[in-house]
Amino acid sequence: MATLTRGGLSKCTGCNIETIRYYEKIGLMPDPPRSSGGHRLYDDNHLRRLSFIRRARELGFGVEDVRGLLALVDGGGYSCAEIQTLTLDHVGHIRSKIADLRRIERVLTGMAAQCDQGEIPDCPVIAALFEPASAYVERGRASKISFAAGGRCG
Amino acid sequence: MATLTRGGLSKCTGCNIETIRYYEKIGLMPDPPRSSGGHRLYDDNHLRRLSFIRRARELGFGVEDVRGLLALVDGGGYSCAEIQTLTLDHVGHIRSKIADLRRIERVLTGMAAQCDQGEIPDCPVIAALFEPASAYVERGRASKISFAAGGRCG
DNA sequence: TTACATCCTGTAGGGACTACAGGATCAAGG
DNA sequence: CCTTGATCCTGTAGTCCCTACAGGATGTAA
Repeated sequence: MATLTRGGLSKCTGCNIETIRYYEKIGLMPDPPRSSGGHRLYDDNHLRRLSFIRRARELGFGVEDVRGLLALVDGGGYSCAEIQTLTLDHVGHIRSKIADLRRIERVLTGMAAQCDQGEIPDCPVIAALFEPASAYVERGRASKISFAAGGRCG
Repeated sequence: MATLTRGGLSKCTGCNIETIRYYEKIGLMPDPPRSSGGHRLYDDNHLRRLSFIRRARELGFGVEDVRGLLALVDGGGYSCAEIQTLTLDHVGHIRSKIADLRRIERVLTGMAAQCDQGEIPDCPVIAALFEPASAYVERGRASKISFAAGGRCG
């Protein structure tokens, strides 16, 4: 039942001290009791809750996702299946983000491989950046990294 | 030498129409000539430049990176080696982002795998979110997804 | 009591856009 | 020439998730 100041809670969780106030403002953390002088006083429950929030955020859940998870936890009436669904949903998002980044990585390494490291200002990377994306992105998979039309317009 | 309105340029490049104005404001795009009534008139050079910007952004270069690339292109005095370095630097950032996401993916799928899909409100995912990160992240590799202290504090 | 650290509040900034309000201009049709 | 509807203009505010600051009030140890 140790009480913590905001700074103490910050040190315990690794959460930036200002961020704690922010979480309070947006309703992820409750208004804690105060000292006679108005300083916030946190206990173990606050500590656990903030740790939960940080951990979820670190795992890439958005603030609204976290709010949803907390509501389930607070309500107590969640089912395991429900949470598994949310989790796997989130994994799906992460996987597609990874796929995007790998595509980008391939394109960039492909570009860089064509460099001759010379002093001439005729750089294949720059040339490629002026080209429409379709030349570098595999066909059939229009993703975020391709242009809308792919060339002609007007 | 076709002239384009802002909307036309937007359609050509797939760039949001408001974003064009934003790029002008932050100096990535030049102030174009105007019609007698004040409407922006773009030509092929603007089109190429905006395509360059979009392509670089889609490949994950930040706005300031793009500004740097454009400065090199505008100056004309860039060397291929210089640009290759920037590119490979950027690839490095992307690779570490991918590594982070894969770590997160592993943690989440590990969590979800322990679900029994039951109706009981005793969910291993929730339990794991209350735990310190160290239990789920491989040892020795303190990354962004581990807590500062890892437990004890105060 | 006097430092000094920590805390309080409100507000502004950042990155990279996106969206809106309220009005002006443009091109086509009648 | 006039109207209609699409597009354009400007400035400003909102998004997401914090982070940082100013100016002042508490808390605590010596």
